[in-house]
Amino acid sequence: MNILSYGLLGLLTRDESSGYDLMLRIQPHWQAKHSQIYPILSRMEDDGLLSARWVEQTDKPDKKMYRVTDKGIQKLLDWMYTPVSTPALRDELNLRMICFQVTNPIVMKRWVDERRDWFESRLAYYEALLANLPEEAVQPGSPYFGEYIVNTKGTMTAKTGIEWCHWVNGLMNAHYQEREATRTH
Amino acid sequence: MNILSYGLLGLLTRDESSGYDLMLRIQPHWQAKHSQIYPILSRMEDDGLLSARWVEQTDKPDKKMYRVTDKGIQKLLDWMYTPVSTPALRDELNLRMICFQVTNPIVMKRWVDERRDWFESRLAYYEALLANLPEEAVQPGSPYFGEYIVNTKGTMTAKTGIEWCHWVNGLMNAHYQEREATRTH
DNA sequence: ACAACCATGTAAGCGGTTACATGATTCA
DNA sequence: TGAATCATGTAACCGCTTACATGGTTGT
Repeated sequence: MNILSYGLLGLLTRDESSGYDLMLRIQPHWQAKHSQIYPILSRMEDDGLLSARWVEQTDKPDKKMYRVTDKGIQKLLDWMYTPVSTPALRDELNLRMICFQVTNPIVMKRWVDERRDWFESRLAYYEALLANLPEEAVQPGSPYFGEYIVNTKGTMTAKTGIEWCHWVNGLMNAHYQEREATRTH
Repeated sequence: MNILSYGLLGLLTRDESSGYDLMLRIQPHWQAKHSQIYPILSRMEDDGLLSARWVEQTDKPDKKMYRVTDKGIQKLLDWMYTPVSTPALRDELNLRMICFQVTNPIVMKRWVDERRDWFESRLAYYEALLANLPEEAVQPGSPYFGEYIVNTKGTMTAKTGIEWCHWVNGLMNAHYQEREATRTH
């Protein structure tokens, strides 16, 4: 039972869902592909944590709908009282930055601009998720409160990222304009 | 050649270093264990990207010092012109949050407090790294400029994290104080 | 004595990505 | 006709973690 398994179990405490739908719903909080999710669901079914039924559809392909069992809920509750792990920092941009001196500042400018675009798309993504939440989500008693606070975390992180990109660009511009000025004198 | 390999190559363009030292230097930017780094260095040596020599020490165990070769520098330069990948978001706390409704708000309060402590230790860590950089690091022309901006990114991210934790605690407190007030009436 | 730090390695196993494989429906 | 979305699976491979393994020095 890895972390992703518990996340899927958690989503299934809300609604009966298909593997495909779970993949889409877990994406904003934990990046996972269908090839990882389907085997996990099968194994949890074998272990009696989930029950499943096939639902026939006419307009779309048939799907397998999963539901949590009591045993699954118990497993989830046990997890709640274990320590929460902290995320490992592993961003390629960091490594690019620490060895950018082997090349020129133009490539660095492009990395920062691309990253700013990415942060902006992330910001729009989390804002859209927040907009789609029911109004009651802002109340700590709501079942959507968790989504509300993690999506807000997403927007805050994205905003900080954008801010950082602007800051780096500002430093670069100031430096190279100054150099340009001294050269023309 | 994975991302970590290029990061090690980049660090080695500055100084000749041992595997142990590289492990310590890469940690702030890319979390990696010695068991992953040593085999990578061996393979890069076999591929002619690095050269190595053993240095005898009297007070400490002997160490193997690595240096980048011209072929290694070329490999690093090629990498500089490939697209930068974006980090995958995978934080256990997010998954805990989205299924916290199966349990009580007390456990959630503990997760947030623990995470705030972690962010605070991260902040102190990056501030210490910044303090140890030479003054010239703030100049985009300095070889330490990359370190300066990524460590600053670390402090900004940590500060945002702390802010978020306070915000969540504020929401929780307001809600449960209000509930307490209505109950005593 | 014991812990902490320095220093280097190997092996097993898990988590995640990429690619392979199939197939229906809808829309441009 | 071709691309996009829905839908489910398997197999190979890579990256990273955990554990195993060794051994010297320094400080409490």
